[in-house]
Amino acid sequence: MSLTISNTMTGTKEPFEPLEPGKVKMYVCGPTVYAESHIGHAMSAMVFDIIRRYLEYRGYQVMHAQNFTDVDDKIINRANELGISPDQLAEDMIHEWMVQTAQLNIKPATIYPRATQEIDTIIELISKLIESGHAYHVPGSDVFYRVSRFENYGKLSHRKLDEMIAGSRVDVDENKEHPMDFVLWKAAKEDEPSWESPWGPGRPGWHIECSAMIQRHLGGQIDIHGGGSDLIFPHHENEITQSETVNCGCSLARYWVHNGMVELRGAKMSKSEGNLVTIRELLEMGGAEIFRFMVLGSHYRSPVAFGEDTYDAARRGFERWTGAVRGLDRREVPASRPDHPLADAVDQAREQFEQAMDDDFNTPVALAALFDLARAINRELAENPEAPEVRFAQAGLQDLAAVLGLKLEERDASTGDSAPFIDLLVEVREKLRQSRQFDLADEVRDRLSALGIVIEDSADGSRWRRGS
RNA sequence: GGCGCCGUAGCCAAGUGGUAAGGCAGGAGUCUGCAAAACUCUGAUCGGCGGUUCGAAUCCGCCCGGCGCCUCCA
Repeated sequence: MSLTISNTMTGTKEPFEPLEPGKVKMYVCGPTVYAESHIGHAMSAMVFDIIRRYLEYRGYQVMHAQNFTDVDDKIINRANELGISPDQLAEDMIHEWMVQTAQLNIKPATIYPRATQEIDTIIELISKLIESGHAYHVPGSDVFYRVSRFENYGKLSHRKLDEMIAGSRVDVDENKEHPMDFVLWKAAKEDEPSWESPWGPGRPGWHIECSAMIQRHLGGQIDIHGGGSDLIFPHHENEITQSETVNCGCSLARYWVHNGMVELRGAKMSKSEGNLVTIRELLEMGGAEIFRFMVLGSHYRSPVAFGEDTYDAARRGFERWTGAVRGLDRREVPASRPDHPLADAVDQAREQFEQAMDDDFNTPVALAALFDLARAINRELAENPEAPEVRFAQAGLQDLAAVLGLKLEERDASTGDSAPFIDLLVEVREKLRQSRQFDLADEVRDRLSALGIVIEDSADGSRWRRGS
């Protein structure tokens, strides 16, 4: 069984064969750093984190590049509003992104190229495009790509040039030869950040940076190019156009992979609609793992509905998993596979897991396999909480969850400043129960519950955990 | 107007030709002083209408509904 990936370019699922055996070059479009990121950005980063983790699990060595667009109109405008330099704003936002993605358990990319650090390569690229007649400089204005010179313009987004003009309702820049021509180099206005170039001071257009980064850092041709589905057109289309013009006809990326959008109240999460949940808000809810669980719960190409209901459902489901690793101590895990049905359940789960992930990263099916394993563990856990086979299975579940980027750990009740006091209350309550003073015992439980502390009684004493 | 995606039990969501995974919620049990947790049992013929086929949620056509892109967008 080999890995298949669905490819936006061909619209089909294809066997995955990297350019170089055992190695994967993956480039993922990151955010334009002008404002706080929302969970849509988080989803995209998470999806490719999951893909990367699975590729690594499969033994591939993954070179993962994620860019930052750190110069752009929106950054300049916002910086002006805030009264700081565009540089400073970008720097702050990048820092925030790094901190937040770490909290979301997204593995750091191998490299994080930025538009402003690729200027030389960008200028070189544009020069080549002009030389070959694929681009033109309008004196006193910008440099544009001459779209009509690219034979298969629209091949990724599956549209034709003339069909797009018909529906176009954009204010077309009069300097363009063709309405769909796009900017490669933007002439600087006063007080804007700019770099010297053969076409005067200016800055790169949006699309060219990615072409340049791939050229310089990844050798011009990559295995996987990722991003949100909203980037297919025009961004990725234009990237292809630029890169393939100078790339001697070979394709920019072998597999184009696009994730679906996060939806809030039935619509795509976006700033213009004002319907968004920021990553900061998500993290404040303590929702890093739960959000990942939600993302995993539907296929990466499909939209994810974010709402109270779906969040809550994911939280409950995930809690069943954390419950299943109760009492797990890695040091107690037997080194060899125990001869026990539970070990069979682990094997079966792993097999189903791999089969699902091999099939275009079908994470919902992978989750189902792990839910089955969690149930098998919980069954045994009730009978034999200390058994080696339980530890073995728990470790198996934890390992497979980790491949998806889920940190599966028992909620640690022993941390926090309040823990000793809660321990004390629980202990006293135990005594009340032993002397059959249930009214008082129940009151303690109810009032702790109101404070977010859940008490669970069992035959061998009471346990407590922090609820959510 | 063009291109594309989607419509599966109350909700979320797999399944792309052989009689519907999984999760959440609900119901009934087991356990418990009671709860909680866990476990067991429990629900759908797949938006509508036609067609192809021995057989379709799965292929084709039409219709209805939702969404995305065509402009900055993860």
